Amino acid sequence: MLERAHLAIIHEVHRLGTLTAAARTLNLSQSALSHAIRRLEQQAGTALLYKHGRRLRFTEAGHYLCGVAERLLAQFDHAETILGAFAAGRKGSLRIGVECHPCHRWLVRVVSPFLARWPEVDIDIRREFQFSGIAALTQHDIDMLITPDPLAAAGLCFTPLFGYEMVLVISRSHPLATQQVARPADLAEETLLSYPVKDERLDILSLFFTPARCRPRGHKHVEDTEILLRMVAAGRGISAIPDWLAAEYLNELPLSTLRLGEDGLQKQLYIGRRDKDRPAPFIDCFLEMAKDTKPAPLRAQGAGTVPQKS
Amino acid sequence: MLERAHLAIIHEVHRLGTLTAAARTLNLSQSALSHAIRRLEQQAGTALLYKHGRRLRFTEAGHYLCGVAERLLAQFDHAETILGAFAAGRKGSLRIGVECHPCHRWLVRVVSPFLARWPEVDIDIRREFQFSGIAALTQHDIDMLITPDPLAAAGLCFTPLFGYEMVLVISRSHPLATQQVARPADLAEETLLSYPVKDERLDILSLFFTPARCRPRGHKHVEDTEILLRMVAAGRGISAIPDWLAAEYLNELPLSTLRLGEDGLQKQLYIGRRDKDRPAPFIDCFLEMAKDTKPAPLRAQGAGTVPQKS
DNA sequence: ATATAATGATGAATTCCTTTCATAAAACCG
DNA sequence: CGGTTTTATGAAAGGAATTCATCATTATAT
Repeated sequence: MLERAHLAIIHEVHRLGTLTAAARTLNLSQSALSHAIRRLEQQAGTALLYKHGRRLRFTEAGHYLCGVAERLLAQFDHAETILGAFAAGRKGSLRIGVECHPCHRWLVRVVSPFLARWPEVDIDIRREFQFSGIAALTQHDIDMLITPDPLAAAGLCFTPLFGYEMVLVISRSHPLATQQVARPADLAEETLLSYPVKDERLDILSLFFTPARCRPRGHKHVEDTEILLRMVAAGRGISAIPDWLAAEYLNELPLSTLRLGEDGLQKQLYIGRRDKDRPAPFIDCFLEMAKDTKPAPLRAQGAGTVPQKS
Repeated sequence: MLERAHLAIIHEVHRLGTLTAAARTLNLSQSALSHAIRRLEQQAGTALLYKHGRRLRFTEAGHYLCGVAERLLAQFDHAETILGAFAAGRKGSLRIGVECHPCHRWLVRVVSPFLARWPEVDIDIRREFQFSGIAALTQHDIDMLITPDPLAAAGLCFTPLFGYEMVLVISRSHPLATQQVARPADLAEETLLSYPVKDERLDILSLFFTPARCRPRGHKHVEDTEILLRMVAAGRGISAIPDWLAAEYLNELPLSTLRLGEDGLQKQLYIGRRDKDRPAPFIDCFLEMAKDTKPAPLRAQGAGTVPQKS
């Protein structure tokens, strides 16, 4: 029987390279590991490690098991953490995945009151996913996913949070700043500044430029919203952000916003979760609080403001 | 430490409802389960089950662990299945190095049926090597090497696949097209088109031109066989390719083939592997299938065809 | 080359954890 | 209220994992 202890051994040997080192970190003797691996190999009927010089190398089966170990050990660790939280009287933990870079400011407005309301619930926010946010959700790596792209998947359900519009932000001194609407051809010579995500996940590319069969001349990635918008204000490029996020900066920075195409680039933010999850009250509560927390409304800005949606 | 055994117990108790029943399916005594759960609860610091009447019910933490168990046990089972496939030799990966550019068409004829026969074996074909194919093989970067130059090396063994002849291909309108045999001096003014490999690995240079102390006037590299032969057909140069490869194109393109020297440039293709490799059945099978897959035979072409070997 | 250090493998002995056994306690059912 | 079913528990037994001591191999330094 493959046991957690086996996985731990395999994992440490892989990480440290030698039995001896792995034995140290596991508080076991080198001999114990050697015997344990030998036993496991006999049970599995296949070699996992073989000597190469005086070190060990993994066979294919060993490498496979190594991958298994990495995944399963993480899940064991997490399970023990949660169990510890139960023991400490906390109700649990909520791991929230966010697939929407600029949502951070909105999210903190939900999280703060939630933490006050549920002092015994821990919150962890994750932005990076091995594969995708949806996969992370189905695999129990996260408990909730906030995303504008609610890909239907078995066992998941998505609840709409609020609609918003992606708007173009340009420097107020940009020639286009007097216009209300931007068209792809107008921007062919511009440099696009975006968050560092794959092109296909950038709505301004997939829904605005690509259908018009053109692209901006340049494309640079910027991690931080504040810096991104300062670069836009300085005329170093253009960007597309949610209207409510633009609204927060229109007073501070010399920016203008334009609609993307006649109808604007309308989006909707969703929150997804596994539908057969044990109904933890704080999860429902978080959902309610999220639904009730609309982003800061747009304020009228005079010329160059975001066209209000109905 | 939360172990797989704990998860199995939790899972069975949840499934069957009673300790006694779970103990039966797990081939343990009821007492063992009771003790095990007690220990786990002590370590976790929280109750997992509580008595309700004379049955057991799960606490919140217990329910959580139940979910964990369901997911992790499935993953353990799957891992053991895969490990079993490794043990039975059904599962693995075969990294094949190819040191023979035009072999690609032949190789796909071997690989396709192999993949059908061994659905759990992954195949990777590599053409570029840091140092050499032989080195890649000894260093475990690849598992098999297909090469016309079986350099003897410790720990490697080579099996002959099939013999072939390197023939000169020229445009059918070339002055030499009426001849049967080409000599180095005849080609001194030509431009040689070859795959982009080092000169010393080009047989037409090392075995045909160099011994005669002459060289073609020009030498250009072309990656793709089809393009290379179209350039030859257009009179842009000459090239040397295996007879069986030439045969495939003689109908399509206005090409003629000539023997390289009186005896022709005879070659042999080999497949090499590490001789002390753990004997995976699919490796032997690949070898057999490779041996049984001869290249497409030459068809008679009238004047200008390849001289048939005995 | 030779010595030395580092590393893994192995068999026997031991330790520690798990399991069983025997029994008690509690709960349901007629 | 017995009879039955189920879990809990302490002590004893059993067995699997660990250690110890040692050897074999390989890399590194002298």
